[in-house]
Amino acid sequence: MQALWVHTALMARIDVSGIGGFIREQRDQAQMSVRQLAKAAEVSNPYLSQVERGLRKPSAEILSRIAQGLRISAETLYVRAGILAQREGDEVVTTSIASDSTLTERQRATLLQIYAAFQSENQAQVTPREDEES
Amino acid sequence: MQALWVHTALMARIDVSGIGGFIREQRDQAQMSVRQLAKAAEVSNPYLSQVERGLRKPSAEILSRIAQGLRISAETLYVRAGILAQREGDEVVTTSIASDSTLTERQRATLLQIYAAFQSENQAQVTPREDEES
DNA sequence: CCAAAGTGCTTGCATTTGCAAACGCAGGTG
DNA sequence: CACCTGCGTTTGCAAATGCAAGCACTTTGG
Repeated sequence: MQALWVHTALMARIDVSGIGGFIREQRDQAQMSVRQLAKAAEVSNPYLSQVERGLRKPSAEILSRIAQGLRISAETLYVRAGILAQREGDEVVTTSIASDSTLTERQRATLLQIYAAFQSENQAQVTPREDEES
Repeated sequence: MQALWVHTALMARIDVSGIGGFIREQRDQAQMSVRQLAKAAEVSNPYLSQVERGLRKPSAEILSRIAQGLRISAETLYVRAGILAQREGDEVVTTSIASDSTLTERQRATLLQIYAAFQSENQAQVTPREDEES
């Protein structure tokens, strides 16, 4: 059985097996053993093993530790776990700019304006693919 | 029992009482009772009460449900909980721009350039206005 | 040939989460 | 007065997290 979404009235449910597979994937890719990652993440190796196979539903703290051990952002892992919603790319940019306290109000507005301009500019072209033009 | 911030070699530790106070703050501001928020978040009201007073350390799932009930972003709550590291404002902006696939390479560079210009512009004036609740 | 060290996994167990069922207290309403 | 409805909280208790200890297997190598 695959990554089952329990899907009650609520939409925030942790995708247990999905996150496990993703972690194992990342660990394999990094050529680490279970024990190695466990040590780096400061989690016990049996527990990490169980998490990877979807037998356990790790807490937020454990998840962030594993993320650190894997050197990936906790947000990435949380999105995979279904804990954080996957935000659209533009949403990330606009909210991050909007909440950047190091900018003045004018600067924020300017940046957002430019960004919006770029967005609509690209909207005009059909954008058949997200190709990397040189 | 207090707001202990364990701070081992790892930096990711959950600030129990801090998150509780923040939740209660948000709930009061929204003029909701414990039971109302509990129902909206699909969490039991006694448990929510305990979380707010820092007696319990809610899991990631519960936290995201509460965030939904409060209509605030889960990320905000997670940052408050110390689960997600508070990224520096500029870091968020630059990385989000850099990874925005809806932009062309030129547009990305332009935005980052403008942003950097703003940053150094503000660097001149000293403004360490870091207001924390005191 | 068999110790030593590596891999991942299973098994018990202390600790914790999270909830249902209460409790004590206010404020209306009949 | 009793009766209800809502508030936040306390109290057990089932269920889950997360770990230490140990298992079975493979590889190294003296």
